Amino acid sequence: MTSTAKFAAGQISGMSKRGYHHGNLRQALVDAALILIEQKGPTGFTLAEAAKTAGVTPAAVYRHFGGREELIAEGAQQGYDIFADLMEYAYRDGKPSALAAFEATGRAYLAFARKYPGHYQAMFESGLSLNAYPDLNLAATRAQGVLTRAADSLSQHIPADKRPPSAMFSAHIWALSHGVVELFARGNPGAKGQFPPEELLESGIGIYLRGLGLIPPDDH
Amino acid sequence: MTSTAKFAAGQISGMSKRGYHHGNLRQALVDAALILIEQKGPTGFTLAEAAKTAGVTPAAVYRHFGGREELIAEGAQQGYDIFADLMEYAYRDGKPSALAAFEATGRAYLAFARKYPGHYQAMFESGLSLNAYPDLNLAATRAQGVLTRAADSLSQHIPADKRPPSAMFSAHIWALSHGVVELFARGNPGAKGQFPPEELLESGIGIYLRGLGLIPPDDH
DNA sequence: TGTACATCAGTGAACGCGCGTTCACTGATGTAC
DNA sequence: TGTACATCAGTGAACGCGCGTTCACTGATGTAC
Repeated sequence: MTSTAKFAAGQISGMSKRGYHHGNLRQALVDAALILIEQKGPTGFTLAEAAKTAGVTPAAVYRHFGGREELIAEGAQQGYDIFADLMEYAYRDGKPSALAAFEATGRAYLAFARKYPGHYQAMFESGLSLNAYPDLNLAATRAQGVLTRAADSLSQHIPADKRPPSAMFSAHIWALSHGVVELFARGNPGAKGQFPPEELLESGIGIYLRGLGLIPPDDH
Repeated sequence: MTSTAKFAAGQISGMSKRGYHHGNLRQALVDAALILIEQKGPTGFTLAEAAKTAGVTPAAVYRHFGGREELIAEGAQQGYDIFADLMEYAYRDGKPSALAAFEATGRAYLAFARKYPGHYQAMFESGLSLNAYPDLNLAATRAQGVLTRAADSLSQHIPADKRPPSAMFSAHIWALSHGVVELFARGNPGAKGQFPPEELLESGIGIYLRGLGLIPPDDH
């Protein structure tokens, strides 16, 4: 059994501390950080807390990370990876209709924010500089690429002269999704909670796509 | 000269400390907090820092506020007041066309986020519970009311059977605006900066309104 | 199979630091006479 | 106009606390023989 295989096994089962050595402390620390971020926000937790949550001395953290920010960056990167996979899967899953596929992608966005709030905040609310973390930048770029490609293939159905750049198209959808998450899917001020976020996002995307001529005016 | 009038004068001129008494420490602390929030986020500053920025001992803060959170809440409340005024003004200013007025409101949203980043973050990114601060709740409700009324009067132009609830309408616009601010008007991951936020928001709102039938398909 | 050894992940004690909060105080300001 | 006094905003010293970071160490694990 290689050391890698052992780590992977530990990662999956969430193995607990067994004696003096932890087993897979690195991932346990990331997980702890993500839980704390979920509870108190990206700037609301301390390195010492993360160590304690993982059942370990603060000093142990330095075996794996340079400090608190690096821990958040790792969480964010894992988030982007999950996110990109999810979006890609949702898009492919929605075939054969490009439109249905696109709408599935929107729903997947919201589902991701719901299911992985810690990752989501590490990704979008931590204020990390992408320049400082090349790997994180790469993961973020890949995730954005998925969205842009989805928008791109959908906009083939729009007459070329009325077609917005697909990067703009996907930016609109991304912004709308993010805004719905931030304002209406959390305990935030704007959230007077009149509509469920899913309904809000779906109807918003519907109206937007109609505006692009992708849904006939009378449809729905 | 009443004490109130003196305070108001101090507030306007940003009067500096003059001897043992400050003049208008309460507002100076709020201003300091807003600057710190702008620089380091709502959870990234300490009460002691705010006191220092205002040129005062940490203990002095307790003459005016119960603690750090109360300070943020006051900043958020002032933000909602400015915000509501700005939106209301932008909407009225845009007459006679209801459409133009609505679009002006969208631009005003972005302008507010740009000009008052500290307030903006205190309002939307601080995670304050509105229930804990009734006055804040009131100010937030008023601000939301302005947006909803704008959406309401604009949707009069839509046939009743195709008209979405105006609360949903305004929620869409709010979410889109907020998403653009968060993702593209800051140093955030999503911000690959291909388009200026203003253009992104304006085009997004345009497509959305076309989807509602408020702009003819061929227009623009 | 057993033993000796190298590796290195995590320990725990230590440090200096800035925080939040309290308290008796001080001195600037406004007012009564 | 001047003086005595009340008010109360801000001081500064003090406290206990948890933080980040370092360091020599310890002991669990894997491996060579």
